[in-house]
Amino acid sequence: MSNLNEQLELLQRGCEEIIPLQELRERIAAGKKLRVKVGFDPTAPDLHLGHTVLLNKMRQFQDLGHTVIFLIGDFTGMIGDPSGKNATRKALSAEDVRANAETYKQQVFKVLDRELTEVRFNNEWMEKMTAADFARVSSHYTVARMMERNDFGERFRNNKSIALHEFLYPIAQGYDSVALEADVELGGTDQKFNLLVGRHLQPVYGQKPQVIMTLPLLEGLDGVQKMSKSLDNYIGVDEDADSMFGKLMSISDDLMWRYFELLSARGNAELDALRKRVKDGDNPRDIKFLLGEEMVDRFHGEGAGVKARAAFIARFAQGELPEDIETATLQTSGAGIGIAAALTAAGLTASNSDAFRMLQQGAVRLDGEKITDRGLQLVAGFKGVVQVGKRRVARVEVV
RNA sequence: GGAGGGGUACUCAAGCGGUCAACGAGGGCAGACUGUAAAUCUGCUGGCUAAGCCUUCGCAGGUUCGAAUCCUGCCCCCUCCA
Repeated sequence: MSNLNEQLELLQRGCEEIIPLQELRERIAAGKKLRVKVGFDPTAPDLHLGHTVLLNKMRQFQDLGHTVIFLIGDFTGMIGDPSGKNATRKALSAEDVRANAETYKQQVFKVLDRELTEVRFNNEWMEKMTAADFARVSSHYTVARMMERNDFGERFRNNKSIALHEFLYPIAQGYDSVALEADVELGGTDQKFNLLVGRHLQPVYGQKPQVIMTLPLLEGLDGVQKMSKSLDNYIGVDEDADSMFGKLMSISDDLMWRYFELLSARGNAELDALRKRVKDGDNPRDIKFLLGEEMVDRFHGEGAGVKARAAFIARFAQGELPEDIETATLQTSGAGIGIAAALTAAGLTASNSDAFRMLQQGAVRLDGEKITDRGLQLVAGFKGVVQVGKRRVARVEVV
């Protein structure tokens, strides 16, 4: 294993804050196998690259021989995350949580080492707590400290409602650290407060306070807002190789470095070398290829990255059609089917009106030929490849 | 409990009796340029059996030749006072 400083350097990379760094150093220096806790909400089992920033950091701990606890917050999930003010969460059934947990495992172990991961549910200890127990835990935290939390304070000042149960969420999360005897807890920067609660509660129970490490929220494809499903600027870990590669290629050159830093397993020295290459005139696109390949390899297996790159070059640099195009078979009863109706039926446009717009804008190609005639009829027996824009393609057959 | 403000298309936000399928901005899509980049420029952005027609401005009624705009009732959100 590498020396202390190298280990720390690796763990520090990409981190927003480590509180306190000195304690992390001491614990690692002591040679202890650390218990690293990370909590996940059971409601969103579809992971995207943004989530993997955290997973990568967990993996680094594992590579250094530490134990990672993948905590599924089935209990806290029922309380509802305070940050989602109006979004009243519906309570998940036990089966839902089970199913979500399975999905998690499938996706998570593409990054984490199964052997070194302890999967836990916080209901395990939370459901045994009585109201009195919980009241006792709560007594160790004050309202004033709760109000220190940004969103609570702000909402209070702005006369927005704060339901009492929302205060329970950080307490419960903090207590998880006690129950698990965590040495370190990782989370996004938005979790800082909750992580600190754990650090505060542990000494009350005679434990050493956990070190907390916060990681930035990864920007989405737009480079501005955080990656999230609802903003549709994400890359899912389950996405097929070609679209994963394609989306990575579409990010801006600036954003590429951010992705390298937070997602790549490449060492700091290697990243510096890549930066230098671009500075010395290499096409940034070629460096971006490396990022795309690495990610596709990670989630689709060794070798998938090279294939995805080849497919990408063939399709976009050389204008070839992708390998597997969906075939849409359209029925016609009479003379044929109008081009607009055909586009819509094939799922290439949202409606006939949309199709007419696309035709008008010169976005439609039939076997590579641009067409603009909105009156065009596809007669029975027609077969051809129809494209709308650069990304939408289908093979159409009229019968 | 009292007083006031507001609900308009994916989002924000104009409109306050006809010229409104509804200004503008953002987002999205498409075209040009490229490295499917980014930035920039241009166009489009309710539906349809498409020079016409139909449905849409919280919900339900009403007034009117004509309503997103006026009236009535209902629902929801917000602010201030108690």
